[in-house]
Amino acid sequence: MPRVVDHAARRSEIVLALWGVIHERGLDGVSFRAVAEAAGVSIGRIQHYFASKEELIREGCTQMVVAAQSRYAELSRSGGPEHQLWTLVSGPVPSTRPQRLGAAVWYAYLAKSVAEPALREIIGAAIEDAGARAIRLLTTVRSGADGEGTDAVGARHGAEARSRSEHEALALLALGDGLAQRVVVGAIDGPEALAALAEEFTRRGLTPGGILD
Amino acid sequence: MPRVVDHAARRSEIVLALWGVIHERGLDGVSFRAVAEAAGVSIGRIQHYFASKEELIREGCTQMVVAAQSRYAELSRSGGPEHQLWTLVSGPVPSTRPQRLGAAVWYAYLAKSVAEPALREIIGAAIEDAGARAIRLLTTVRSGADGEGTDAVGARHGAEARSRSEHEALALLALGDGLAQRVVVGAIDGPEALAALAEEFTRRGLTPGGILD
DNA sequence: CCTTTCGCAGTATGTTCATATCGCAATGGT
DNA sequence: ACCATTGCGATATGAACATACTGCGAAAGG
Repeated sequence: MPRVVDHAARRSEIVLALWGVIHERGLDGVSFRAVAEAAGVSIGRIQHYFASKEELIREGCTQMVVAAQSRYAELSRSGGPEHQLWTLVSGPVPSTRPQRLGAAVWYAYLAKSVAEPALREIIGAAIEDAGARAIRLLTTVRSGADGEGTDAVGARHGAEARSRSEHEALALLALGDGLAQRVVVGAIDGPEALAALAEEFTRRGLTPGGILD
Repeated sequence: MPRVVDHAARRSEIVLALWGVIHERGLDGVSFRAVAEAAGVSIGRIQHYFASKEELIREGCTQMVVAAQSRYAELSRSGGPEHQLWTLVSGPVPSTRPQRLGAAVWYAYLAKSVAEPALREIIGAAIEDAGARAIRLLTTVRSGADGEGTDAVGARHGAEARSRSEHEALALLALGDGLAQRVVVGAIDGPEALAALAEEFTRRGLTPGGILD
């Protein structure tokens, strides 16, 4: 058998170059030529690994979701539900340069997803996943904080609490996204956004995590 | 002099068609051909009114900002600062179909602004303007609510209050943006977003406005 | 050493696009 | 009635692009 290369690694290299192109030229502005140049390889190689431009862009989107989820998994590994919630909500807020790049690329995908069902599906699933996770974490935190019983009254109370948790989770996630957006646009910087988020956590009786790099 | 037409009106017609194209095909996908088709006019006409594709897209962005600001001005005309604040913060959240279109287009511009300084300037100014307005309104509301004096202690207290108002305004605006984003992506619908926003207003001791169409 | 098979660079092809240009039509002043 | 000026449809031009295709070099087993 002939020459063996790590297929997945090569694809990741190319996707990385793709993100660079998206960041500095927008999702339009992506072409095989541009990506090949950014990656420092030939156009032929890009074509060899991705059958079409669409597939390349789609793969870039799923890898972005995967990267975000692994990052969350790693950062939230050690820590209680409160810390995990902070990690989840503050995740979108970029505080380093590569994170800013990632966030900007993410917004490009988000905007495109309106017109592109394939992207909408990927992104919609990711958002739904984060939402469900946040609700679960918040419910745990809230029920753990109260000394709630498990009798009938407590159960009714629990249903109410679940609904409140849903609203609260939505508000927290939306706040994180909104702040992230402002960082990407340059209206505020990362630390400011994280400070605002931390303040909001505190105001809700939650413990914000530290500012991670 | 020859044939007289309303220049501005023609430009607006074309920009409207541009928005339609952006909405259903993304900012890439915009071409003179596509816009001409959407507007039901010839390519030549588009060229006659816009020297380049870039200029067309840029004009589309400024008109979007102008439209949002006029809408705010009109909706907030009758009402105190609290009502104006609600109008400002809930403005980005789309609750009708044309508003959803507008919001989607706005996100396309937002994403592109990362790579396009011309757009970044327009959008940055709009965001800054909204931010300043929100801070002003919130400061007014907060100082009006307390029965604060104007002595030295009151003044120091006022500086603190200003800083708190800044943080609070940021949080409210970011929340509005984050909720709007989720509506655009389809994770929640307009009423849900407005309800979440209203709940947040209430939680902060502010009066949310009604759900406007 | 030789052959087979994959990795991938380079080039060809047809399409789409932005933009420049031409020319006709409409119009209002003279 | 005529003409200068503007609106704008239509077409030409050349660049950029996605994609298909060709072929060579490099390995890995026989």
